[in-house]
Amino acid sequence: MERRWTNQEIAQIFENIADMLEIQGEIPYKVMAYRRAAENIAALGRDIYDLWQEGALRTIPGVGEAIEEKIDQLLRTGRLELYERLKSEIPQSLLEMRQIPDMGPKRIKAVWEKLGITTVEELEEAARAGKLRSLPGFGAKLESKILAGIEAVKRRKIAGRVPLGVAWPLAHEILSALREVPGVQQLAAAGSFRRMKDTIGDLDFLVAADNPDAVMERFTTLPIVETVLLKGSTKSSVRLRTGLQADLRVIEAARWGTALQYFTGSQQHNIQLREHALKRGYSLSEYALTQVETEKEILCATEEEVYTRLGLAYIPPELREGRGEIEAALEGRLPRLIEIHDLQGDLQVHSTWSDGQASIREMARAAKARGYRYMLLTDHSQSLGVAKGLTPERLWEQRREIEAVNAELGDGFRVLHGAEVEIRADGSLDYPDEVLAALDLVVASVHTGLRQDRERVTARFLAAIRHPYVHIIAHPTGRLLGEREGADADWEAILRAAAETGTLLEINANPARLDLPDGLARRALELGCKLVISTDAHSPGEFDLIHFGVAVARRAWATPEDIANTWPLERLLAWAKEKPRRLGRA
DNA sequence: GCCGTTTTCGGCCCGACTGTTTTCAGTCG
Repeated sequence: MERRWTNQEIAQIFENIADMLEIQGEIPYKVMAYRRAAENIAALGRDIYDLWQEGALRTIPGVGEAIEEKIDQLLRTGRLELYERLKSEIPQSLLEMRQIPDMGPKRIKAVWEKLGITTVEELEEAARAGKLRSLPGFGAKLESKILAGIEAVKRRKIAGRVPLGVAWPLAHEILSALREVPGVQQLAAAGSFRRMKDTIGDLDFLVAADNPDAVMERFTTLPIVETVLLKGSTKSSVRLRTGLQADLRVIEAARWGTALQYFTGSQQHNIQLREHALKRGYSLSEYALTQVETEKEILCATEEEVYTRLGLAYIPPELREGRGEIEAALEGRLPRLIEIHDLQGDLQVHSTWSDGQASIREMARAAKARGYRYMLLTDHSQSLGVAKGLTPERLWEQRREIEAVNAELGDGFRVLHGAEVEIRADGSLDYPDEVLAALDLVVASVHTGLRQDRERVTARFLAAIRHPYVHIIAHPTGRLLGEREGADADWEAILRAAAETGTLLEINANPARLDLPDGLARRALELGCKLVISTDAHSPGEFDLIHFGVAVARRAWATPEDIANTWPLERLLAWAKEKPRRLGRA
């Protein structure tokens, strides 16, 4: 084996192959096939090497005989002939042009073949010199749009995907502004935002109104809008000052259901749903369900009606990723997804004893006010100096304060004494066993050395998981969205060990983390793991972040039973006490 | 290139907007 590829790298290779085939004018369906395979490999909850060794590559949707052979070749030899050939035929600098709005494969091919342009710089030069307009289909207006697009890319005014937590306040600002427009009947943010994907490519808004023009006018003149990309009577697009693109569609209220369904996506889900509709004799668009034979339109005012008419159970937005949800809805085996009110407590909470901003009392009152029955206090252990980690002596002092707060808050709510304990570089823990044994629940996490090699990182996690007094592994991959990749580790082995030992894996709800990622969380559930959803709150306001974590769990198809902090306190503590015995068996 | 309660071959979701065009191609989602 030449080297080890990540799923992301392999997905990128197939994405590049799709781009290059497209520039060569290959048939769109073949290009689409490579894109679909790339997308599914990127979203896979499993290491592609494991599937390869099991001979199970074909279980990835969109991977058939030909693409399986190519993955095999790449993993076996470290090279892919098709990829090497395409790279020798097509200048790689052409692929960078895809970032420029309005520059698709046909236009890239045209400037390359007819003008010999291979780089963005040459394209800019030609546009300035007015040479592009000589090409068929190009004109002066397009030329200046391309120039503006190059400028925007250069000044990094075009954002890539942004974390959900960054998109959140922007979306709500726009929703509030549109809500004020007279005549607006219904209003929603759709797209990947509504599906609560961890990162958002653009914002999609849908409005039902009788006066589209007034809505469009308001949308395109919002103060946070930088450029109006297009403006029509039913559809407008703008680029926000942050670089994020936002689209708005206006429709009549009677068609709200089909429209909201369509604009929520995902594209894969929509394609599959439309194929399913055709099998049942309907053509589905954002405007209506149309009976193919009679061409009779059936308007759906709600999404529920769309799914019902197609013989399906209602599919919640978080599941609409084209990953088996339509079959499950057809067979009536969609999970009863966890909801925020199922939760009985928060299992990672900090106070001023370490790096939190509020006292134990303030945090506990806020947790109780939310309707929780318990809260696990998890200040940092001693070695995490930057976070004022506690020595065992300080930990025992802290216990007295916890007891006082518990006495004060009375029955029906309990602060549990825990800690967020460092998993050190050698896999050992930052408190001796007798300290850990005296805590109600122990949360363990890695904050340093995430870049260690795969074997060492994996061994650290396995050591913590097999420790008799570790109950929860916090923010397992350590990723920070848009800033830092998660640790490279053998997740399949880690998830299996967690399942065997009953060690709970955290979904950290902080929108900068969302860790476990949804793909890994879903795999964890398939392997029989139990999870928890925690905010990692450092102030009372941060308890509100819990809904982001619930969304990740829903995207992982989690039911309340799968999430240990929906359980009554007695059951949770009993589960933890069982661990040494489970280790004996494992 | 993928895929199968009409198929192992012949299909493959559906539409808006713009610019360059006199009916449509390209891009985007």
